[in-house]
Amino acid sequence: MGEKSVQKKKFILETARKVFVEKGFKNVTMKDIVEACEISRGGLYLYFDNTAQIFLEVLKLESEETDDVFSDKITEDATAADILVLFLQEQKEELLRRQNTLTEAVYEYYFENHPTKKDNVLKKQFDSAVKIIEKLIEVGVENGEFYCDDCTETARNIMFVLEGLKICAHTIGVTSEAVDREILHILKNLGVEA
Amino acid sequence: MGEKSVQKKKFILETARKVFVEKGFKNVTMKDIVEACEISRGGLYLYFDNTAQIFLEVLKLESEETDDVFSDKITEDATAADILVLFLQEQKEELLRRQNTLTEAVYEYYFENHPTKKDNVLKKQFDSAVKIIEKLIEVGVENGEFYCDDCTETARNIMFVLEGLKICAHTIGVTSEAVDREILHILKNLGVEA
Amino acid sequence: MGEKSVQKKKFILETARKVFVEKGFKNVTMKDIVEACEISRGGLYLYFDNTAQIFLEVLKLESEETDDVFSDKITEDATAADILVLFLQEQKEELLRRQNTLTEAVYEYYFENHPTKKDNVLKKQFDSAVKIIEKLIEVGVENGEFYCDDCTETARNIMFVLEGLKICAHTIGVTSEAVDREILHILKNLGVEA
Amino acid sequence: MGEKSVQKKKFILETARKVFVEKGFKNVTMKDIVEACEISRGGLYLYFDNTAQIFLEVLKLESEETDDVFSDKITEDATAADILVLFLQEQKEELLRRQNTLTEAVYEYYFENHPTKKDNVLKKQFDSAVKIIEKLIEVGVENGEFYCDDCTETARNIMFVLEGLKICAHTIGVTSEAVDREILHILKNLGVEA
DNA sequence: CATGAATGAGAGTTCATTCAT
DNA sequence: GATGAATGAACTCTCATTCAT
Repeated sequence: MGEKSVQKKKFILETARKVFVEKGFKNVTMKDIVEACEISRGGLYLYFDNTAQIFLEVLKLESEETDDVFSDKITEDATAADILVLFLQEQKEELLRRQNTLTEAVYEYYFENHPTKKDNVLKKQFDSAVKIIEKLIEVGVENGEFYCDDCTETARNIMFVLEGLKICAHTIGVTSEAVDREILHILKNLGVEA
Repeated sequence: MGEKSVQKKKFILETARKVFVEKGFKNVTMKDIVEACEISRGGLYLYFDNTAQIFLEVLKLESEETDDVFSDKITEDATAADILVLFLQEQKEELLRRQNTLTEAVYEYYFENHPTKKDNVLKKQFDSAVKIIEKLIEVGVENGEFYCDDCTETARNIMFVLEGLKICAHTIGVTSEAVDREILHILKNLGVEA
Repeated sequence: MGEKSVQKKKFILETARKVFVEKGFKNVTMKDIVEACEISRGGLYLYFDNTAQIFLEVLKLESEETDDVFSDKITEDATAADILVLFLQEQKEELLRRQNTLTEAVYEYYFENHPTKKDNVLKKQFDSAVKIIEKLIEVGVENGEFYCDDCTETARNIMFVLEGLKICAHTIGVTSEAVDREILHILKNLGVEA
Repeated sequence: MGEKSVQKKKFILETARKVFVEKGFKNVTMKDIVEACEISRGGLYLYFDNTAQIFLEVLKLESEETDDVFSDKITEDATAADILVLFLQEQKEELLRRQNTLTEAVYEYYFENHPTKKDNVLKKQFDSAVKIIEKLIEVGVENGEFYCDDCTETARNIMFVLEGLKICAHTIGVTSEAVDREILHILKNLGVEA
């Protein structure tokens, strides 16, 4: 595949991303993507066979790009508590945003294409987030910022809370205050005074 | 609508439930339900206009029936901790079951039919679950079984963890051990020794 | 068929008339009539087999009742010109009314169920109208009110003009003034000063 | 849309025309046209959205083509009376033809899609026909061929008679002699000896 | 590579008509 | 007679997918 094709493929993925953000996964048809990209019907099939394939590649692109964002923050000079708060604030923003998010599409996709599979991007993201939080807590404990019995379990628990908030944000609705309360709860359990 | 029609309507809802369990919400067509019920194409339209309507009625039936299950347990003679553990075990079973569950369909439905609306059944269930847990914790604190600063917040936090576990069970997968760890974490935070 | 059945049949026809007035002929379904009559689906079939049959009976009822109206006017004491003008005014009103008229339904019906047939109610009405106008003109000529070479032909011509106005009223639209002009034209040709 | 598409669109319109001629407007389904054209179900939707759209385009094509026929005749060298007679004969032929005519479909269409609207093709045709006849009469009067008080009104009256004959031809039936009688009547009123 | 016309399967929906009660 | 549930045919419309150019 030539350079030009690579460009086009990327263009399709970026455009398709917007479509998935807007309509979720199951509601998106090949036609939707064709129209959003303003390419020919047959043209799309030169690059992708179906929406699932496109979606997976969108996710891959997504994770490649967002990994960078994470590391940006972590290399900054700050206490563990600062970074954790920063991280939680970021999560809050994302889950309250609701628009411009692939969340619903991701869930829909993984409902249909059940786990166990090796290439479960979502699982990797979850696990690596747990790792990061865990590390952060460990550092915090060492610095005397946090109090924590079992850093791994606490990190995992935080992630489940965040996941719970996220799914609720997309189904029953979640207020900004509700998220704040959970963040405070998390910090309190780590022995941080508000 | 006569007695017979009521029976048939219920039969359709029960059959449709199975279809939703199996295929989620968005993937289910009127035709799927027609075929599952082994009725005629036009016959279904005598009772329902579209899958969303059917789904909502399935949910209503569901919640009517599950309400009973809850109260059964609570009227038993047991300590607060016992009941809480029972509740959490039940949740565990349900979220590990993954089959025979409307969870995915419910999520899909509420992705498309966003919150804010008054008739958000899911929200009602969430809120009432929070209430129940809160009450339980309060009783437990009075009995000296639990230690807890803010019962309401803790109850809410528990529900978010459970929601997090549930969505993860349906996307990235969750092991029985992982659920147990979270249950233990919850109990530990309430000051209960394992 | 008992007295009760006769009543019901008449009720159905009167109700169906309203439906045909509102929706024309081809757009009316058995279901429409069932719903308008608020009777059972099967019930309608006890009396009629299809919409065409109902429509024909509606027309028959119609013509029986309107015959009376005609004779009412004619028995009044008035000059031929007076009666003719009266007749033309009546026609004007009807064709401008456009609502509450079976006209479109009638046309639609006869498009589908082409002429030649003996029971062409429309033809009978046309012919009898020609007869009446002819008679009127003859009387008028005898009285010296009208001048006319060929009464039969003139009567026919008047009817064609009226038919032309009617169909135009239902397709391209016709103003009150346009109708007046035609009426004046007719009268002028009969030698009547405006 | 390429040249080929233009050809196909025209082919569809020509084929659809036959269907409308045969079945009127309301009775024609997209399926009918699909089958007549021997194209695929979806194929038709590439070009048209519904039967009303197709019908309007059929009418447009029709009027474009028939305009030419008119002018052909008028450019010939002949007296006004000759041309008028020619015109009336043409009308006679058309209205007696009954087959191969869009008349019924046109009426049905305009029953449903009532006037007032600017794009009422039928009205344009009517008005332009009135203009032509009017002009013809004026010329005839100047030449001493015709006698006429009010050319505009007479032209309009002629058109209403023709419309009346046309609708009668499609409902109660009209004989060739009947049409001849009306033509003679028209000419006589213009002072032309048969 | 790219296009977009074409196909045909399949979902939604509406009704005429029947029939057990 | 009367009801209305049930059936199945018929239509509309949308897309995934192919293929000649």
